[in-house]
Amino acid sequence: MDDGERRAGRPRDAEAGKAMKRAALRLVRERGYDSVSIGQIASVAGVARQSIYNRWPAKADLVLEAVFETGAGFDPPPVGTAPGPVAARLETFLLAVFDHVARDGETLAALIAAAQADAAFRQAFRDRFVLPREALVTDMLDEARRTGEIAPGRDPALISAMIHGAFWYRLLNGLPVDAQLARALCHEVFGSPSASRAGG
Amino acid sequence: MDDGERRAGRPRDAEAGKAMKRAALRLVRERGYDSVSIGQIASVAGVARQSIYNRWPAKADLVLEAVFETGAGFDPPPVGTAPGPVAARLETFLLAVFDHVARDGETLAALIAAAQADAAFRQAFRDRFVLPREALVTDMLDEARRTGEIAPGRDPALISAMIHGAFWYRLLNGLPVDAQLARALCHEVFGSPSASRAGG
Amino acid sequence: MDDGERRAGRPRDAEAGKAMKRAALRLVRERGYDSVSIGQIASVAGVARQSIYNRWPAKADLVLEAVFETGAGFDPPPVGTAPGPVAARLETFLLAVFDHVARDGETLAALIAAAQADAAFRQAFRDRFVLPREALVTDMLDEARRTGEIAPGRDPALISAMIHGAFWYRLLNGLPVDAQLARALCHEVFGSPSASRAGG
Amino acid sequence: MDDGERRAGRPRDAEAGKAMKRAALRLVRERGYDSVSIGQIASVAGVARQSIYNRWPAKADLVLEAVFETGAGFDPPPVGTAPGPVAARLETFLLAVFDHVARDGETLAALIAAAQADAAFRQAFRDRFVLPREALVTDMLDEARRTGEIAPGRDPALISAMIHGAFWYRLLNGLPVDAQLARALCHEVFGSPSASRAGG
DNA sequence: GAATAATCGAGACGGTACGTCCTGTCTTCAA
DNA sequence: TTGAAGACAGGACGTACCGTCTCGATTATTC
Repeated sequence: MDDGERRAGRPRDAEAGKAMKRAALRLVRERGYDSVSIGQIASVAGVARQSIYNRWPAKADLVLEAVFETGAGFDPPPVGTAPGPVAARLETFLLAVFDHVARDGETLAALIAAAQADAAFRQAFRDRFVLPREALVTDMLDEARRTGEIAPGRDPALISAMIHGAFWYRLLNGLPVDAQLARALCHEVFGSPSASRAGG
Repeated sequence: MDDGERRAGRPRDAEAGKAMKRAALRLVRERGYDSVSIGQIASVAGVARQSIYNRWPAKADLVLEAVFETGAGFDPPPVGTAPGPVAARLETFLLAVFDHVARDGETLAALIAAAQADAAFRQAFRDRFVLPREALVTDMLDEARRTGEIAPGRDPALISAMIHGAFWYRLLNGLPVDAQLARALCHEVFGSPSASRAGG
Repeated sequence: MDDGERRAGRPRDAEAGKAMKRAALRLVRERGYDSVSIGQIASVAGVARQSIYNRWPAKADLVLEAVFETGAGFDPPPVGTAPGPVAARLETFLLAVFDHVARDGETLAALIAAAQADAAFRQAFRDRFVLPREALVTDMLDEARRTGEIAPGRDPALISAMIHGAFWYRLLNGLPVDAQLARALCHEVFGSPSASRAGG
Repeated sequence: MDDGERRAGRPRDAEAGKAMKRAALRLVRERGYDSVSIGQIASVAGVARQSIYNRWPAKADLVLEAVFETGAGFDPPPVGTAPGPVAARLETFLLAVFDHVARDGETLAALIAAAQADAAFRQAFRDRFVLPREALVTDMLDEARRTGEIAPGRDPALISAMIHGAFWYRLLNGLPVDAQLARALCHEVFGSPSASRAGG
């Protein structure tokens, strides 16, 4: 939000900012996104309601930031271009992501829902959550295509959408998103003996 | 909703029921799901607010019914077990589904969002919309596995989730869901056109 | 407000209406007009805030009604055309009015103040409070002119404005409005030996 | 306000002080007293909000000063002890006062209203506006009593209250305060024109 | 010259009230 | 019993002010 640039006027109280995020995350986890109001968050954070409006345009933006900063570890894991087969690295990545979902899955679903009603937030959510993860997977698949792990005719962007799509689909339908799913997705994409796709 | 059983008292006005659905669909399309309130729908339908509560437990249920009855063609297309290669039939099915999305995509996204905040509606939505479509695709893929169009080691349920997932993922992210996507999905699942033709 | 005419829909809860007026009057007397909010009145009356907005457009209108209905006796006393000299009857009337002011004078001043910021309320206040009293005094002075108690060349409407004006002027300046003032006003208007104006 | 004593620190910007008063007067005339906030005045004056609080304890005090300094001519006209009959001088005075009201009548009414909600301001308003005018009229009437223009038994202070009262009463009720009223008041106080001429 | 001190623009802060909106329930009359 | 109408309790919304405060920067007096 405020990245170092010194602006005129009284600076924002960093402590209060943390308190708001902490309160938001706690309440959302305890009661569920929709049952929490901005007033409640303000009250729990010991802060004026207006102070929240000063920083975030909507509840969704606050919660998004809270989940990503305070709910440590939700940011995309630094898989990068580690050595080893892409299949294994993808599985590691998916396992890490799905692990967080065990804790904040419902909140995540609520944020996806909130994005449907608020174009500004949808953009923020895409930039912050969707695109980084999608790019990560697409990059891995690109590499896999170069190394021959997947056939050259396949479309990394589409496969990435299918992987994340399966994740969203199960999340939004209240179905488990777990290690089993992560392995199954990798198996489907890369094939198990990898020969099953030789004909493709 | 009204299950034939004759109860005492004044019978429900069938005309009013239709008016509510019509009003709901029109308003949701014009202003977006979240900007429409039950009171507005009642007002446009020329009906008392209570009359809506008499029939549906929540706005989402009314809109779901409105979209499926009044918004003609949203029900799963009767692809069934027509002859020919599964790949082609899946593509036909996806093309049909994606075509509706051109009109009511945002409403559909809003319904998915609404399902996140209301467990009862989530169930209704699953029964009415999600499961029928998923079963349809899963059945096709099962058949394809039997006929050898896809390898026996692959998981029809998972592939179905990936297909629908990609659809949801793009829909909820505001990306186009079109014929191009339908074809690409089929190609990804069944392999290159030449290969799928070879198997057909 | 609702004078007998049966309107559609659930009728207003008469008990709640009384509770609102009682609460309003009590709070205004205890804390002063400006320190009382609509929310506080609603809370004390055990009523939803919206229920107050359902009946009165603004705090001033509620308080006006509360002062006049619940604060018994503020309505113009039925002096009418009682027998006896007008001078005595005017004094009786002023004594009665000024007596109420001892209790609700500050509230009255606050209502006059509120009328300056709200044209709609100004009109209501005029119709309900100002004009009846002014007419009453003007009528008395008219009668006095006919009976020769005051000179025929004098202007009843102007004298009425001067009498009420002196009352308002002292009220709004925080000066006592008491029996002494009532007598002095009568003496000034009618003269004590009545001869002091013979030369006029 | 700034009493000559030189204090340490940066001195107040005189230009800013004027700008605040100018802005206050303009906004109050344009939008009405109650619709103008301190923030708006500060913004229009191109000044920090705090700078207003540095100089005046409340909006009313600022506006009072603005009306009296910038709104030229509102100060009591220097009638003094000019020669001639008091009746004529009183009329001249009232004509002058009522003339200003044509321009700032609503602002004046708003200030009277504001005084009802703020005891400190009520005092300031009395000292600055009410008492000087009242003393002026009372002095004139005292003189008239000495010269025999009015009967010795009449009460100058009460008559003064009635005159100003009639003025306030009409002002606060939205009725015209004009030359016609000035003449009528003098006529009522001093008797018929012929009589006052006879005494002159 | 350095220290001190008040001002200035700017804007965050705790707090309070506002008027609007919506939900789900209820209570009336009429069909 | 339904339907139209609308009141009711409850709660959230986003906005507007208030008066206070805290910044950095500026401009004076005092040491």
